[in-house]
Amino acid sequence: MALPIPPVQAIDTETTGLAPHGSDTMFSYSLCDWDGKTSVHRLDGGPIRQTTNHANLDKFWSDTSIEKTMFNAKFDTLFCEKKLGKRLAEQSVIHDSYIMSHLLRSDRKVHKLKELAWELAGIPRDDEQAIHAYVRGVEENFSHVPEHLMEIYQHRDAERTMLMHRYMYPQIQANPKFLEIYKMEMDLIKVTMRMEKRGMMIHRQRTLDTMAKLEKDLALATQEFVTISEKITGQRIFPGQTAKVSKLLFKYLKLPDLADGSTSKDDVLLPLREQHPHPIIDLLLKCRSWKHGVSMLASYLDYADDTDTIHPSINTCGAGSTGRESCSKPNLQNVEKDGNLKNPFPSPARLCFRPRPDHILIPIDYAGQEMRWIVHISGDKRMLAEFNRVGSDPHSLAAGIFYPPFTEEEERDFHFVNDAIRKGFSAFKKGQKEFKMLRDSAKNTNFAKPYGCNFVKAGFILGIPEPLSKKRCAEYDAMFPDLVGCLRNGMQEVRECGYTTNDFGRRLYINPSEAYMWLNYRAQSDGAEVTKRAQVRVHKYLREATSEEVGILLAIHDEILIEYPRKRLKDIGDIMGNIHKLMTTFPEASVPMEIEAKLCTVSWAQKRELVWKGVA
DNA sequence: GTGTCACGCGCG
DNA sequence: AAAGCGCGCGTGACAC
Repeated sequence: MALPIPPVQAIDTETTGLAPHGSDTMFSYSLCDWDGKTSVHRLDGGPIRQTTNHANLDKFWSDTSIEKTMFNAKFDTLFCEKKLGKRLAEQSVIHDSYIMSHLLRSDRKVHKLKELAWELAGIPRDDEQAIHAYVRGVEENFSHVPEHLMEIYQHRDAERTMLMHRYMYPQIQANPKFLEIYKMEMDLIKVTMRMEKRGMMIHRQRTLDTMAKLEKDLALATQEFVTISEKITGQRIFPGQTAKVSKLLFKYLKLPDLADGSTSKDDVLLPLREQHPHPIIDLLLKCRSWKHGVSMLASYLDYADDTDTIHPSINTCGAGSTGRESCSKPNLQNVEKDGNLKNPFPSPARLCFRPRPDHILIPIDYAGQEMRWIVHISGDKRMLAEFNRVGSDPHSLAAGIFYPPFTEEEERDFHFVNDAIRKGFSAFKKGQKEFKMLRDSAKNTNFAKPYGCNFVKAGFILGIPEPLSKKRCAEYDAMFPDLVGCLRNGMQEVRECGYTTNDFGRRLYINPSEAYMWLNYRAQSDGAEVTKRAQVRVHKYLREATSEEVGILLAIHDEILIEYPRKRLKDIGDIMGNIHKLMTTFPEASVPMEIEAKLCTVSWAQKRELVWKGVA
């Protein structure tokens, strides 16, 4: 008896390049049905064939009884949409074995179709060699490769795509949690396609002006650096020559070598700058930062289209190990902020990004995501209670424990400790600089403790002597036993089964020799899960409520950036109220989620608080 | 010239 | 500055 054939077909597209939002187009596609029957269709080379195959492609996508499976579905779907000139994703059931591969084995190093098909089904990997040889020879894209060469490879790629679907999808279906996450991921892909298309606008003139200023300052600083280095060593050393710079600092100038010859900013240059100020250190910091700034700004301009809009490539499973997203070409998740205390000579790149004309930007970020998830994961009763208290402040709570007023005995033994610490945290009110200082140290320790730091390091963070730190840590440990103890249990789990499962059912493989990474992976992945769901929910809502006049531009791990037309500003209270609800409703979490919204009218860098009706 | 590596650094 | 981790990308150094 024949089994019913699932209505799934695989499609693989061939394109002139990798930029679906740019000038690249699709010139051919191949299909494979459930049984492995493949076909190749050219969309170039003569009007008759072109018209026929265009119509066939349209028919393929219009038939909603067929589910479409792809490998990296966002890529193929975007090119099909571009070719057919209409939206396809929203009204189709699409599958993606690239996503499945990530969900099933997050520890896999490569998730490439050819590699997977070789590893899982023994399909040889040699079919692309002839094409690559050809492309290299004439320096052209695949559309110029002779058709007979392309065909062999296209048949096989369509077949691989179907094989991967047939191999992996049952494994996804077998686990209800996997299936739920997979469906969310497929929704997210559709959302991400629209985000990429919308793109982020750069202010061209402002960028050019900023680059000109940075280049000028950079030239001066470089000149000075080379001159001084020559004076000291007799040799012209440039700031980029790390090995020579290391020699200059530690051999010639005999500055203390803090990290085995490394000249990295945070670990070496900034501490040196405080303790042994030397003009060469600041010059080096300036040269590095500004050179980096200039080249990043230049690359942003390169990526911008003729409307000054950047369409990045967002990989929804970019961080294979944690479920986080990544962004490339360019990476808009690491655009430099100004006012970063860690860089004394910044390049203010976010100033160069602007809202589209007649729009504002609304960055919405989750407050204290990582800490919330750490506390949830640990299940620590007392800390959970603090998070669930109205007006809670876990870092102040910790500050009260780490910094009680000194006893007489402590005053005698540790009289050299600074005044603020001796008086204790309770002696200060919000707004005072001592309050902030002590709370910040307690906050850092609150993070460090669950990650397993000992009392020696804690004492260093807290700025108190070791014997005192030992005592205070013991009090902290007694008060929050599960918070400091959860890492052990998690590590045990990883050593036993090689993976952990986050609070949404996603499986995270962790190398048992690196089991200590458990808590970090868990916190990152739970946070990622929330932000991903937030995007799907908010996009769906904005589509229905505003016909996509309001839309998401970007997600940055615990933050989403929204584009909002000025003409709808009168509705902002309602819309933000609904977004707030969608972004914070997560029964999976035993701690409340909170968001903070800001508002940018001029640039991404210049933010004001955004308060909407009904929220204090 | 092309590819790979380690480093450094931006964001979270 | 300080406890841990995840990404992308520009650079210089080095092998081929």
